[in-house]
Amino acid sequence: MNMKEIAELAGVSVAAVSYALNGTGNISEKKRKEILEIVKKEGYSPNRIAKSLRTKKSSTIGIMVEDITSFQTPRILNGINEYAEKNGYTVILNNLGLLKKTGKNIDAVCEHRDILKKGMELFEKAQVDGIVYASHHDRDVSGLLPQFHIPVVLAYCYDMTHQNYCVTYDNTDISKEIAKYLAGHHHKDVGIICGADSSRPAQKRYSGYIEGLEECGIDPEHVWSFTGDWEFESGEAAYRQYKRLRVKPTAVFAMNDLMAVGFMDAALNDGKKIPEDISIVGFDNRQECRFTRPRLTTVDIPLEQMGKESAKLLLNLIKDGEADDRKIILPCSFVEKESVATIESK
Amino acid sequence: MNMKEIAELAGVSVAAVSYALNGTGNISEKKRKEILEIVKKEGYSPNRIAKSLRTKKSSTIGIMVEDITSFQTPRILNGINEYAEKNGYTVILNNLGLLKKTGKNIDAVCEHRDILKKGMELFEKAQVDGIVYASHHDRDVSGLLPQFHIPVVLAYCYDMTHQNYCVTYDNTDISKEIAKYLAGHHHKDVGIICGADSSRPAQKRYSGYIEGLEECGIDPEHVWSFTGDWEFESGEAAYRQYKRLRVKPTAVFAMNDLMAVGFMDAALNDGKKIPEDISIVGFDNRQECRFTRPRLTTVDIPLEQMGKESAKLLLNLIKDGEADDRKIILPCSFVEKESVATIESK
DNA sequence: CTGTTAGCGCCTTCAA
DNA sequence: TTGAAGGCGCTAACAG
Repeated sequence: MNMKEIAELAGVSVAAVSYALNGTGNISEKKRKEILEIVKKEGYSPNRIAKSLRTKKSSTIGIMVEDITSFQTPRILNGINEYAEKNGYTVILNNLGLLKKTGKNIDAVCEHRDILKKGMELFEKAQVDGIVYASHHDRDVSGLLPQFHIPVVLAYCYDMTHQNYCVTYDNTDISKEIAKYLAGHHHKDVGIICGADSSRPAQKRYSGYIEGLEECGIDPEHVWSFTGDWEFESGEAAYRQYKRLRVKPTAVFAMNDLMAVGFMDAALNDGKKIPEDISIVGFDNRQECRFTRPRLTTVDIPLEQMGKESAKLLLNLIKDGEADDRKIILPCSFVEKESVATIESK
Repeated sequence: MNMKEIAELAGVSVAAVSYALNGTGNISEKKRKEILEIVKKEGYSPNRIAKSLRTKKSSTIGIMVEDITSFQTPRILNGINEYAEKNGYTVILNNLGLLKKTGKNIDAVCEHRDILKKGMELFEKAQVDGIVYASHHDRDVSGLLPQFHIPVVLAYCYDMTHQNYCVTYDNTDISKEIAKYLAGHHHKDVGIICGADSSRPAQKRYSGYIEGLEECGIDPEHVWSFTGDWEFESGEAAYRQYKRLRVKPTAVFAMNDLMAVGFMDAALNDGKKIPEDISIVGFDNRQECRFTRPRLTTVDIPLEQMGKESAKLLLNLIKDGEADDRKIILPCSFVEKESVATIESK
């Protein structure tokens, strides 16, 4: 079934059908209704490919994910997909598979760039109208993406040069909230297990945490910092450092769940009780950490939301060529479980 | 840049360029090389949309996933995507989001069918050449999919009516292997926590397990069955049943990780030690269960493989209209961790 | 307000 | 072995 046949059935020209379908051109209300009636009856829908060829718009967006098996990706995808579909866009998926290809070495920029270029070429061939780039590690990706003639939105990462639009989440406020939560449970000596030094989110989580503690009257002298690199093992290592301390914090905020669990695991192996002996808070709300004992109190990143907002931003960009905000920042939410105890009177 | 321009640059007709590019028609080797040279130099690649319009082939496949946030989906997607891309196909993603929409009630067939129909229509409009349907729950989906004029391959589910091609995994052999593993660790009294009764995989895991035990000389009288429904809570419930037994199994095979962890959790809460007091084996190798204490011995389902094989099957189907096997069954692998102890002499 | 028509970029038949 | 030309289904400029 094509437009010509519909036109014949309706006794009008193909142009009329096109007008009716797209709401363009001039056409009498009566005819429009008649045509749409027939369209509906026949279950006709225009050939998207022909339309694309003609209009140079594919109504398709590409989602490039750094690694689909990474914990954030599915939820981000979910958000993007839902919004895009609701708005008549088809979603093409491209998985760079970075975890396997370059391992944890997220700074192998050159290698990344080659892989990425290939993916971009695929999108180019598919003639997508826009691209969402979803990272598996919140970091600066400027210099990674080639300059591109179609709109790109970054999700779960950012671009120091501010050349790209991006959608990310707030590290500072939630870290403050954690500090206040711990203080509210009467912890006076607290620790923090940091992510990689160079990481912006790590820096923000640090400063937010400290700020929150100060607001609660906890002196920076009563804050112990442990170095870490986001990995499980560095959580274990932090526990070994912790153990050597003479004055020990009663609660530790690990900048991500993996380190939190590493710390917990080491503590439990050492015969400590959590949260009685030491309280711990994570960050990420990873599925992987769902069944720890005790259940880990942590932070949920608004991943679906980020997906949705990036799709929204991208669609606006496609339509208008520009958007108000270059950067959208969404709030995280605190997930209270069982790994923090209240300190009784001293 | 289009074919006409390339033709002009090469001093030939557009037809010649098309022949050269596609290896069709008759053209002298010399000309072919010359043309390809120019194509390469100019970085030209044919317009896929125009090509699709003309050939009625979109070189695109649709992947419909029941829920992208389900634990199996990303790995399956990964496998499909990789294979499809390698073979010049673009992948369109459609997420039904069943977990949210219909919850755990996987038998709300009618509702599913409506959601599914919408997704199929999207694929139809996008004119995909074929579809992979990836379930989030291994079950019979016959009656769910509408009859379709384009090839469909089912992944991680099956079709009792054998009308559809499907790619799945082997439950029986691996369950036998588990039985033998437990017997090899000198367990003489063992248990099994079952999945939903109506489930085929549950039945197979059961029979495989029993068969394996028998082969090791363990009498069915020494096998305790606990009912379950795949959920965490039914694992806990199984522990309560277990506790009431006078003669107790020393090892339990839970048909999935969730129930295994539920059982473990209840046992640990009850002051039992795992694996010293009771050994446990799960099934699924879910990320969610990665950090239990002790680490859970379980079964890994070949998800990437299933993705890859379903894509492969689909592409063959697209090319030839049919394939040798209606059903591909892949082996699972045993993942040994820490939740099974060896029984010392009696 | 309505209809005719020229392409979008490509493939493929057919004639040379 | 080569090239001219028609047409896939649609949109939009233009003529009526």
